[in-house]
Amino acid sequence: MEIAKAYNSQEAEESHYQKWEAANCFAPEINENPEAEKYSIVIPPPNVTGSLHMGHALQHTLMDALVRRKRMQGYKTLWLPGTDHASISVQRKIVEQLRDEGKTPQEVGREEFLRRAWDWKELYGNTITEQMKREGASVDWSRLRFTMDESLSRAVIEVFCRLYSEGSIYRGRRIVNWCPHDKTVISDAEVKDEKKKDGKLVYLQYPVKDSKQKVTVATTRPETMLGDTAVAVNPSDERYKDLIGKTILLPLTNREIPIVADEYVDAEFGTGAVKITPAHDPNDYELGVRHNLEQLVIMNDDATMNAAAGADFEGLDRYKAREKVIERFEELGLLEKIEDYEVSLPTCERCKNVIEPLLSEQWFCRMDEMRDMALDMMRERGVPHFYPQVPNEKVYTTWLENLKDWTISRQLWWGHQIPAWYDADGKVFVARSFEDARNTAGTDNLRQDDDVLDTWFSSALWAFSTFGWNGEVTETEDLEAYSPTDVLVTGRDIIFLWVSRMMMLTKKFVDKVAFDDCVITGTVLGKDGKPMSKSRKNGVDPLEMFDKFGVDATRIYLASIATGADIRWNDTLIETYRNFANKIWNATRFCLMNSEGAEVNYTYLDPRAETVEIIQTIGDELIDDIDEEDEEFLDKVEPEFVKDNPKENLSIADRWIISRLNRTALDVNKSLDKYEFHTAVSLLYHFFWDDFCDWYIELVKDDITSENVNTARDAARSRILTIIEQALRLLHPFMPYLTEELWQKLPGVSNELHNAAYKNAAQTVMLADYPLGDKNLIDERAEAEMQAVIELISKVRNIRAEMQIKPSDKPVIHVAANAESQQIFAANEAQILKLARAEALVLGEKLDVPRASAKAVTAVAEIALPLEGLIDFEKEVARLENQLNKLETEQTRLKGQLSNANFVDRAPAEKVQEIRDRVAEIETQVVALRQNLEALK
RNA sequence: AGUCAGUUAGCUUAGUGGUAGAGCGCCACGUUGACAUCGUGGAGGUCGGCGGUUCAAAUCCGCCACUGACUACCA
Repeated sequence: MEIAKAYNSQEAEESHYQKWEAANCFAPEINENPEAEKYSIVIPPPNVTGSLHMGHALQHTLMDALVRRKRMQGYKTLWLPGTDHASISVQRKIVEQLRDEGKTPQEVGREEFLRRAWDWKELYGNTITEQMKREGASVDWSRLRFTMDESLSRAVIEVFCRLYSEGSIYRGRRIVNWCPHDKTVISDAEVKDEKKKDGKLVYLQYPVKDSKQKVTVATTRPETMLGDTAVAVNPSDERYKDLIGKTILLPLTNREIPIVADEYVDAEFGTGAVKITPAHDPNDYELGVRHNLEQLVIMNDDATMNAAAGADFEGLDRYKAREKVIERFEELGLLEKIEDYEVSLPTCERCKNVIEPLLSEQWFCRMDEMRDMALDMMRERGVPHFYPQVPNEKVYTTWLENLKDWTISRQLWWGHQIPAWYDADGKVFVARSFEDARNTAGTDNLRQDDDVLDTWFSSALWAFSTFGWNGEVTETEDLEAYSPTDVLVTGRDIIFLWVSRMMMLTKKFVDKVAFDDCVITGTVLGKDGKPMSKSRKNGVDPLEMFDKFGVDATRIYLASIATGADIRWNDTLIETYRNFANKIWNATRFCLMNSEGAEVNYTYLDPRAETVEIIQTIGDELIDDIDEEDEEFLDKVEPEFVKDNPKENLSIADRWIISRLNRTALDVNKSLDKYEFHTAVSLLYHFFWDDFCDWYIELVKDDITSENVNTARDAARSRILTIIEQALRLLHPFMPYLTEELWQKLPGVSNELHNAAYKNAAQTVMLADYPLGDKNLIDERAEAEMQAVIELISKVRNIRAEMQIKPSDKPVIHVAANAESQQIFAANEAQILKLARAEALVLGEKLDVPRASAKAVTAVAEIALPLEGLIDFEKEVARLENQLNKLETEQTRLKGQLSNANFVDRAPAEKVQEIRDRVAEIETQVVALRQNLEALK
């Protein structure tokens, strides 16, 4: 078989995805087991305006790894894909498009605008979903959803109407975060504070009526004084006690406003007197309501001043108005001073413009009942269980505890239009359709509310609307089968916007938890340690990484950094995993080059398999997958070989690698169950590279490449192929393309290796049974014995390197050890000689070597290499002294511990014994090293 | 301002009470029929500082310093 010398990721990525999709491997229906447990995940729907960024790549990798493993384990697995309509982002795209044509939305009208939006969505809205195919995401495309699909839209209207009819949704005039650029309200969560150092605090003097007194107020937004309707002071502030109840002559206007007292005012701050602008500041609004103050709106929706600001200011932009107010106060001699002041300005997360608090009419949703439901679920059942729990659970509950009503209306056209109609008198009729509204109103003369709902309103229903719930239909097979979903994987930034709302609305409308677990990933930061962003130009494009390093390398790298903490992007690390992919490729290539007469066969990995009869009765899990009745399969198991393969015929290396394989499988599963992706990756990396490649392949190389055709050679070949086959399955959730590419090349693979739930499916590693690991196959003794061999070889290599022995020079290795250890070394003589590049191995109770020998000690043996003419005595002395020093330092510390009565009394007995054993071990080594040093002097 | 997180080898980082790990980089040697996207060996850490708890602290507690995130406020 000809196999390329290096792994070409592009080639492997080209065909497999299509094959999987064509074979319907992603849909849960491929599972033939009617009893199978379900496993489901809904994707956090990416915006239709978006394109794949590293955060998606990270989250998709984790979801895919989870889903692929569960699928391989025989779960009826669904990962549901979809996209979000992203009101404001799409709106902006269309506005730009119109602007390029010299038009405005108002000119073309709502209908044309929406037509363009849908066209845009059809054309560009699948960018991310297409990119997900490149990622290898095993989502069920037959269940692709969009938040504005007909059924999902109906669910939105239904939920709105039900909440309205129970009084949870209401209209109200409130201060909201107004974006003057996008001309819509935005939620608190979409407002980002931006610190500005060059802010100014302006001190304005307000004359008191019928008095020479003036009151000084400080403000960062002087233009809002045009909308002031009071000045407030703290009731206990002695400075202003006399002024409470008096009247201010508000400069630049002809208005007279009262001086009121309110606890809200902090006497320590500024002048202790505060100008109150109820229509343009949330706190002032609250205060205004308490004191029954007039709410004077002085700005238009584009943040220019309106008529109420006065003729001098009308039409001016807010910043121009600010300058002008300051100028006028100066002219009037009422400008006391201007101080530099660091302010943090609320800005629109999306367009970065400074938002303006504005009094306006909006729709709101009361959250108290749903909030309590969510808090109860957390308190009583601990759902959702956050990973990592700290600090996410607290962030979630604290936010819920302080939750305010949700402003759900947006002044946009693209989205779910609010199902409310007004008659000529402005009376509102909320209904599921125009017809319903007309019937209730008794008139055709109705106008639907212009606004649409916050995009997060529809995403809040995602965990059940995607399964077909739309109010009209409330019980569907999918809802029954896949809800609640098992886990949500998402970023920290949307715990408030999405996670919490999904929990609340799912509980309220289908009386279920939305998901049991919630994995919150860290943020992938740029190389500079800052979040990736276009403006910083520190972004890393996943697609470029796919091209450069391969999808699999990128995926396993992302999984390896998924610790829950924010992590910096690191090119050299992803290179490490590209190299890892190549290592897997070449290890498999080597085995395939020596695979004649061999094939993948489970029995080679079970030392208990002594006869065909035994195969039938043991390892139920193993055989179950293949079908016990399958005579053909049993015929394939060559009886002669099996008889040749009892436990005593397995080498230490074989028992060791089987033990390591099973231990790795057990630990990988354990880690993934806890969403510890990085641990799973690290286990797989070290098993494959260190244990399998560096040691096992080297140890059995001669057996496998032997020119002698015999059953022993074929057994060794089959065994190593089977180990690779198991490793490929274990790696598949992280590296789907590479593992499929290689797995298909292995002799002996077929859909008989599939999990029992996929017997009839076309053969693919993605349906192979995921190894769970068998703890009965963990062989502590083999691991300890192998450790002794590895240590011996390493010590010899160490001597060779430090003494600079040429690779062509082959010394004799003398080893002194007890009988048991000698036996182990004898059994591995050939491998030791090969890997240590030695001539011969001389075993004995005691060393008998010339003075010109280099020496070393291991836990169980003394080693000497006679190096007549090659040894540098000074170097050897230094080397031994170095070793001796290290051991003595440790010994001193441990002895100190043992001489501490408190330690011996209070520490667990086994710990004390452990240290005693270690001290004894060191003592032997120290004695040996000292003798060796003496001999050299 | 409050809350929380982080501070470990030159760099990026694992490690929630019992001898400090990894990858890259560095130094030396190497092409022994999978792999130079490789192999072998080596150097390099008082685990931010100071106290405390404990037989035992990178790990638990307190204080401090620095970094970051979030929440609130910012007249």
